[in-house]
Amino acid sequence: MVQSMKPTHSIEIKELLQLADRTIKTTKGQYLFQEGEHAEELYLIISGKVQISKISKDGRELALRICGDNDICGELTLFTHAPRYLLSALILEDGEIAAIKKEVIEREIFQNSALAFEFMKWMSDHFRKTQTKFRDLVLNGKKGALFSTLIRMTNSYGIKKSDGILIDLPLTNQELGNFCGTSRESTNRMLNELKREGIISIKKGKITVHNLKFLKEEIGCENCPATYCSIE
Amino acid sequence: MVQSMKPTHSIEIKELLQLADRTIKTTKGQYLFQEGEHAEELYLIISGKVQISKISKDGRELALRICGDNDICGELTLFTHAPRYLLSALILEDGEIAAIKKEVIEREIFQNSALAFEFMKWMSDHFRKTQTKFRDLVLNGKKGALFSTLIRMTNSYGIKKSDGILIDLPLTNQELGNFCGTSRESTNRMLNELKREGIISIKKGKITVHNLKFLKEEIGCENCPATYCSIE
DNA sequence: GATAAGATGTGAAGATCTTCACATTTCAAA
DNA sequence: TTTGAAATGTGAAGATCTTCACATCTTATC
Repeated sequence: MVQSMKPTHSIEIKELLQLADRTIKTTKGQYLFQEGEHAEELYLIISGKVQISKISKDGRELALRICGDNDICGELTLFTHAPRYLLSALILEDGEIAAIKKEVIEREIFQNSALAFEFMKWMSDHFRKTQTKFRDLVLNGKKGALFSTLIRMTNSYGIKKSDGILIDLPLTNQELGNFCGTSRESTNRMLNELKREGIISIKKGKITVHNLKFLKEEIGCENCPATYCSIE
Repeated sequence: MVQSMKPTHSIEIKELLQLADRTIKTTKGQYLFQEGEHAEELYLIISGKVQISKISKDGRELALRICGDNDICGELTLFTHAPRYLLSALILEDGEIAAIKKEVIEREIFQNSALAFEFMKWMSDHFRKTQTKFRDLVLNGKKGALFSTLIRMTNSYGIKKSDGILIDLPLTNQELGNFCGTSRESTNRMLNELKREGIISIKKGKITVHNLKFLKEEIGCENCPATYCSIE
């Protein structure tokens, strides 16, 4: 039996879709938006995958999350008078994305209290996710960063298998390292150590976590609900 | 001339105060709430100072922000069904704090669209602050963490002087280190290096920043508005 | 299946930070 | 003014990560 562990969202997607100004066909490798650009739209992903990241001055990349179907991105530009994107959004998989004008969604939120409420709930969850993620990165060193990332990925893209949880996302060591603020080499060494200990295994670029409990214990994870512990 | 650089808030404080269930006289050293406790209230600080932090399993403390007059804390428990505090709130200075029941403020937000809008704006700003802070911590090493913290403190508690900006907050090396995820000794060494280079000076436990530009350039700060770059 | 490009694996050197240990300084209360 | 207690300052050892260099493995493509 194959079962996705991804939690469902609370925002009424169809309601948001009605506000869309246009939909965009996106192609792998394209940027949906890049940091510094003037921000006028919010995006709702209909299909495909988008990676949100911050590029540092010296060219290193800190990946923050990967958005999939029904996720929202570009949200950090709402309600602000300095409307520039702080992050970049790279298309990982071809798909279709709805664009909603900032003014339109702000006006609608103002008028529609149910939508406002749902949106606040979403922001609140999203905030918790980000905060707990960074907490792991800062408090538990690079190992903590990797373990935290793996745990989140099992929540977002994990598929239950008989011998563990398969993270159904092809990732190179470099890409995984970008999520942890870690070099490719360090990521590789840490992954190999986990392999040797039987905690994980890797086949065709996809990781299976055999001992999630170990990862959680190492970083003092409180077993929070998956809603607050994922990478999207 | 002495001028505070602290930005004003947009939420209508008086409106929130009317919702308060009770007010609490707080004493230095007390905890307003501690992580893991059942969360039923949101707090509005009338006077005094409150430090929000996360305690790691091995006893280290990661300080996230210091709230002063008119700041809100406990906000991460709204709109959630797992209502436990994720962080602890330690009273740094005696004061008075208004407590608002979670249900009351949720109901009011649902009914009052202007309040909802203001609250969303607050959440959005707050999110940006947190995200940019952590970005600095993760991307720029311990030095970046310290520089970022100092910059934020000038925005939150800075007073313009003829020779620079005085951070009007008594802080030990340990306390400052807690904001950066850094040991007391490392913090001390980095501060002394900055002193030697004339970037800062310290008198009676309070830091004056003489060369803010240097700190900003070192971490690739985009000179964002103070609203998004502060420690409260 | 040959080949080249990309990804992975790994030793060694060096940078960065922490930890431990202890000396010195500062500060508030007796 | 004395006197602890807390805070600061600093060397040295060790842990952790990065960087560089290069070998090996994998995969897509002709």
